[in-house]
Amino acid sequence: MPILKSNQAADGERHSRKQLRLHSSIARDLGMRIVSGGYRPGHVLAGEIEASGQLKVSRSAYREAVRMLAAKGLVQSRTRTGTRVSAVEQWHLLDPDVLTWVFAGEPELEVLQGLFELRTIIEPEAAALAAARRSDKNLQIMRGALERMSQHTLNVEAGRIADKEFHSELLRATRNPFIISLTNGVASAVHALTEFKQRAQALKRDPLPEHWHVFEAIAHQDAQAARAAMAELIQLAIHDMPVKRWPENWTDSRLVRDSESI
Amino acid sequence: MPILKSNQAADGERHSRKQLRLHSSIARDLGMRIVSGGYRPGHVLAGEIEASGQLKVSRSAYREAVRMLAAKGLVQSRTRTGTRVSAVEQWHLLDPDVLTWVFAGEPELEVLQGLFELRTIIEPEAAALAAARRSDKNLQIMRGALERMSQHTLNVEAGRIADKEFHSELLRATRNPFIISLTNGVASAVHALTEFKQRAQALKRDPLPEHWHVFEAIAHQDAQAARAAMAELIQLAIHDMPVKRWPENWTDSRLVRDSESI
DNA sequence: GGCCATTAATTTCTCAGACAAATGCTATCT
DNA sequence: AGATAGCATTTGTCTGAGAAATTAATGGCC
Repeated sequence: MPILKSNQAADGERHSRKQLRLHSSIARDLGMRIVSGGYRPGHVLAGEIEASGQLKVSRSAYREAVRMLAAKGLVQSRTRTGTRVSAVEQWHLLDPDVLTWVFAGEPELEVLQGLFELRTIIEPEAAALAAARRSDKNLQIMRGALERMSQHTLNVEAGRIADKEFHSELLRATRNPFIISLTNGVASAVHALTEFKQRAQALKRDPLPEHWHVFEAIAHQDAQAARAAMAELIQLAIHDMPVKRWPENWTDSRLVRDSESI
Repeated sequence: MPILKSNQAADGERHSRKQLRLHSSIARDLGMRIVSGGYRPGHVLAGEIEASGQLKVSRSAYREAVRMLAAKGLVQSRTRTGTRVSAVEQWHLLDPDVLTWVFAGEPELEVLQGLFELRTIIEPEAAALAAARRSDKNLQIMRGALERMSQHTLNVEAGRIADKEFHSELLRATRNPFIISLTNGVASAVHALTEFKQRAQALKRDPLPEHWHVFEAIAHQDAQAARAAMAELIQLAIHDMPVKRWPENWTDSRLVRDSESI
């Protein structure tokens, strides 16, 4: 039996798009399997020997993958017990990779709602902070992103990247490290989401005017206007999602927000 | 020369409190060194051979530690270039471990401000959502936590844990997976912070009344009252921090919030 | 002299196999 | 029946050797 290690030929489907390292691609595969419900919380993964054997990789590569997933709160390893999938509450859902994996497939309605709810809470306030603290450089980058966005439109990858850049730079302008840290994660999610939206149906409406409203308010350092414009932008994004009916308690949360402008 | 691997005796200070695995304690040490500014962004770590040699651990243990840090966005590894500390914007600051490491030392004023700003944005809205969606079980757990909190007070570890449980259960009651995911991280940070506060000076004031106000509002499903009570609670927490002077733009952010109640 | 291809060197990456440590389980003894 | 000691299983750690990737250097060619 020859010891030929024809990795390239043997695995048919691994690391589909980017040239990830072996451990990263294993982590990605396992991670997606977990967040998509393939491996439920509480499920015990196959032992290191068996699992690495099935994947035809070394134990070390597999172990490094598991260690990455553990660092993201998806699994937990113990001697003798094995490696088991953690409860959902333990998952680091705001981790950029996890978020990407969650929105790589068809995201569930509840999850979709949860993300928009978070954005509804954070991004208007972030826009207000950005209006108060933005530098001219922030403004310049945001303008450039919007201009490229209007050139390409959201139907093209380049346009979606420009959209992502706009939101990233906006959050960066808040000068709050924690809010900035949300950037990467939420940005990837929104990016994947826009792709999903586009996949389901061509965009109904051009979201550019609202983006410019936000930009103008931040340019004029008008915090209140920036908050209102961003809230409007997100509401429209929610409305444009190809979703038939939002859950019943969704309207509650909007009611909650509306009541604050009394 | 005997090959005795007297790990226990050799390393004087590693895994100080909990019995972490070797790779986890290495990750913790390196991670704390990074977030505390010992290794600046852009700094290239020593090669695997040298680094593992200095720490007197195997390459695999060291590699697994680095892989964990990479999963948290703190470092990035490339062949030939080596492993280098990522830019701060890449750090997953909301990762529970990272947050713990950040607040393990004396946190910088800006970071402190950033965390409170995030809490000011999220937790009042979370309280409002919790008021709308809480179950009786949520309520029961929160009441229990508050009762234990009043028994022990925040000067004792048990009291701080109860405080953490209260906030965790509150966020859990929002039924929003992403907000819940923030729980673990922010909770650890607040926990470490309360310790820090307590270390610097005995608590000025008993924060229990505000906690009960929040609880009552949520119990009565009064979203608006819950939001207001939680905002008040956080403002008082900020005020009780042993900080001489908050940065100049901090008042701006409060001004921003005040303007919304017009 | 400048540009391009080729080679070399360095660092992480992957593999293999062995032993150590931790811990749940079981059988045995009281 | 309960405690205790041994056993088995799983992850954890160590060692050493190549493989792959990527930057730097080198030399040939125009």
